[in-house]
Amino acid sequence: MEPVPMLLVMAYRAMGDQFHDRLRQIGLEPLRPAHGYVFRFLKAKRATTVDIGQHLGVTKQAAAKIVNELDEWGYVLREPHPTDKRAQYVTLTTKGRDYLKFADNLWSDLEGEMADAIGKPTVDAIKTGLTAYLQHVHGDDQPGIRPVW
Amino acid sequence: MEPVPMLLVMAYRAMGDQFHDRLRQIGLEPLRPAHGYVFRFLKAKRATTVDIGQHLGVTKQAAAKIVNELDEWGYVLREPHPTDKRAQYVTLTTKGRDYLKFADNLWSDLEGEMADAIGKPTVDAIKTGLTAYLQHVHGDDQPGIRPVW
DNA sequence: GAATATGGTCAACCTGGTTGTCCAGTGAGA
DNA sequence: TCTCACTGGACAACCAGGTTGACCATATTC
Repeated sequence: MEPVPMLLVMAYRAMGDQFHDRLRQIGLEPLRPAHGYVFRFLKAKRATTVDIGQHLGVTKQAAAKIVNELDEWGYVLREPHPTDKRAQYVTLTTKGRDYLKFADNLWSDLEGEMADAIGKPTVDAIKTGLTAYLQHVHGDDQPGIRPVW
Repeated sequence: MEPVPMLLVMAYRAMGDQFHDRLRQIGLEPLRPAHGYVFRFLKAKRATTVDIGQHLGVTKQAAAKIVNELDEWGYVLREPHPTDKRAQYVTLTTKGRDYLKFADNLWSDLEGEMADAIGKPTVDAIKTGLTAYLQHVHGDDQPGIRPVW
């Protein structure tokens, strides 16, 4: 049998491909995983571009490019920081929140199909198992989310 | 809880980071995951650069660059194809096979540590579950191994 | 034997990141 | 309160790992 990380990345890729295919069918901008992670992050907390870069595991300059794209496409906007005149909060627009809602539904559909294929208990075991492993390795600080190739 | 693909990619990254750290400690060339996949592929079957590109999910030109690196570093060599004068088989050198052996040991160490952390039955469930899922999605043709970001 | 397809290579280019630099604003300590 | 180290954001140059396109020599198909 394949080594574990190989299985992980192949399954990630398989799910991601299906997700992307269905997104494309409804004709959205060419959003990449990184964009999705930004949405998810912004929903959870107020954040600046620097925060986003840290979360994605890239430099603030790279994060700025991504934020610019999302801005052009109307998914986020920047508003002044209430106390720090240098900083700007990046916030989701309605379009951004709608996307996120749609994506969440899609993910849970795909997870449902996975459960149909291999059984819900197995899916649950995978989720709790990997969560526990990440907790074991990273403790409470955030694990890397950017795959390396 | 995080969506499944997020867990998959975080766990992939976590294991990969540990693998890479330990590799670096013993001072090997900057081998990336793609190189490892090539070794694994070459062990399984005789292959040309074109075959490798197909396996990795990249163009033959990109595959050629990778093969060139591995050649310079002494992990592979090219030998003439017995019947097709255009083609060359890429084959592992002793150094390549040694690396692969070392890497396999390291992976199984890491998998053992994972089992210590979350229990061997859980690890087994993850492996068989993901394998079954991939079988479900891809049937018998090879799933993509290159993560998208 | 001619037309088409394929392995390998060279070259130009694209994209998503990096490093380096700078400025304006922040905030802690003397 | 002044000074000085630090930080958010932007601009520019560069890099790495891919892509597309073209080409040649050999294979294959008819």
